[in-house]
Amino acid sequence: METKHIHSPAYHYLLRAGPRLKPLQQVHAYIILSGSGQNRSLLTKLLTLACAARSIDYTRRIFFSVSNPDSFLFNTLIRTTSKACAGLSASKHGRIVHGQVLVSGYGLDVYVQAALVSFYAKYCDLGNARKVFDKMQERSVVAWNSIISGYEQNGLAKKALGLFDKMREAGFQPDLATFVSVLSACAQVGAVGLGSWVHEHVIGNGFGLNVMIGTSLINMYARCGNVKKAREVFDSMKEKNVVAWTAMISGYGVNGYGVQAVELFHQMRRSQAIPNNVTFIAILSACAHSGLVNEGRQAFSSMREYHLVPGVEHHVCMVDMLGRAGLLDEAYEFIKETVSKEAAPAIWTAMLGACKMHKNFGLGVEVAERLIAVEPENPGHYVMLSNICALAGRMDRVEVIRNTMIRKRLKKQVGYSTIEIDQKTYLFSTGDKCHPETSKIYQYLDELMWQCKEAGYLAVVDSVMHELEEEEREYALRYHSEKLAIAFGLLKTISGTTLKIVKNLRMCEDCHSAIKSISVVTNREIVVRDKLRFHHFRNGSCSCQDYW
DNA sequence: CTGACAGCGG
Repeated sequence: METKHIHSPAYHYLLRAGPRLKPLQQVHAYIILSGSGQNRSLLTKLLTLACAARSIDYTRRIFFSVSNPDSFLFNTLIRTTSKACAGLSASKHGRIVHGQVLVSGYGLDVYVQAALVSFYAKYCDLGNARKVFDKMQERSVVAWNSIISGYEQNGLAKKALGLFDKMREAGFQPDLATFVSVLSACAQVGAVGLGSWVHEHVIGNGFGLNVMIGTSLINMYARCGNVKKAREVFDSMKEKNVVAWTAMISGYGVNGYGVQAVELFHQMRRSQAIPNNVTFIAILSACAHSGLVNEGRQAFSSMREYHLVPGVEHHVCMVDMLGRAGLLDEAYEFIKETVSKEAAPAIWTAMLGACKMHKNFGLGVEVAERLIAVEPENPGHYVMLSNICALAGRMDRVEVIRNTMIRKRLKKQVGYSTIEIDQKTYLFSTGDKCHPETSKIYQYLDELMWQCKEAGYLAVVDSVMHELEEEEREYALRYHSEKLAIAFGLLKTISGTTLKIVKNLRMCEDCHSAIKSISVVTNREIVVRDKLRFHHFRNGSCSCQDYW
């Protein structure tokens, strides 16, 4: 065939054309003219470049020009389509490619199926990913990894862990990639039991701690509230890159160990590793959560030493840090001076949080109204404004806000808490009555709250349910998801066991104060991870020192 | 340039 002598120059031209569409099309036309239009390596290269040019249409046109696509080309197509559409109507393009796969009879090709699974998973279409996965007659470890990581990356950690069990039941040996995803899922739901099992398994099977698994373990232990163990893993790592340092710093941060985070950050600066943007987010948020204002300011200004430009997230941390510390004016000045005039909503949201915390009604209302103007569909802003008004005793405005929310059909995010007992995870939502032992749990909780009251606990009814009477408000607070999870945990574990709860939202003030009291009455250590950070309750006080 | 499908940190 002629293809031999055209082969090498065509490649040369293709590379020169690069990812620009016009030249690419010209070279493609030339290739077709020379009779090499069906040469597979040229087609693969064309697809790659079309994808780099972000032209989904051209990607597909090249593809349909192939007379006999094989498994390899299908794979390239799926991969390039995935990159070229970069989220834009991805599931539509996915289905088109998928259709073509089925028509061509490659619907049962293991590699093609695995590629489809990861395509759908990457674009949050877990339903279709799962459908393809379930149809697979032969599954590879990689296919299992694709679906597990798909669930994990889309926040469906429990599903990911469920599939991990199924994978092992099916007799597959998980590999390092599996463990990375599984550890990430454990971190999400606080499943330290399973996480430690993975740790032992990895060591026992002689995989050794590479930097990736090590980092995943640090993250898992830290996000399960076990900072000591995280640090042990960190210290045992031979090779530490930026990611590992960052994971450890942020681990200290979310657990409220600001001083240790700063110390480690300085140690990092003296080491070979160079901090990046993410490292600075970790250290700044650690400072914010521990009230280390000066250290935070220093870290922020040291960013330029590394030629890093602070982004929205760094600004959010700074405003949060200043705001929490009560330096509202300075936070406001920071936004006006350091951040451009059009500060991102997230920055104002941090400012708003500070206004609520320090009960600054005037500024709070101003900021909230500004936020609502920019993001009228975000229920969080209305809830914040309503809470601020309630704290200021402006019940008339609370009522108006509530009605607006109802009119706009905006709902508060539903809160839930999980607790892991004997490697099983239990989920509770507010006022949950799904658990088979509901009545026992509620009865125990009532009893417990009675004991807490005797010990001096007072319900903090300030910022909730303003339309209710005092007594009803207290009742509404009593069955918050974290309280239910704690009651269940106390019933199910022997005395002395530390309880670990993971909550998807921030804890309310009442729960915070109730749990402090519960830790005394039951003489238990209770660890709650909320949306932002950890609270370690012991002997009536919390590691956050009421600073959150 | 006969190979592909999976994978960490705020």
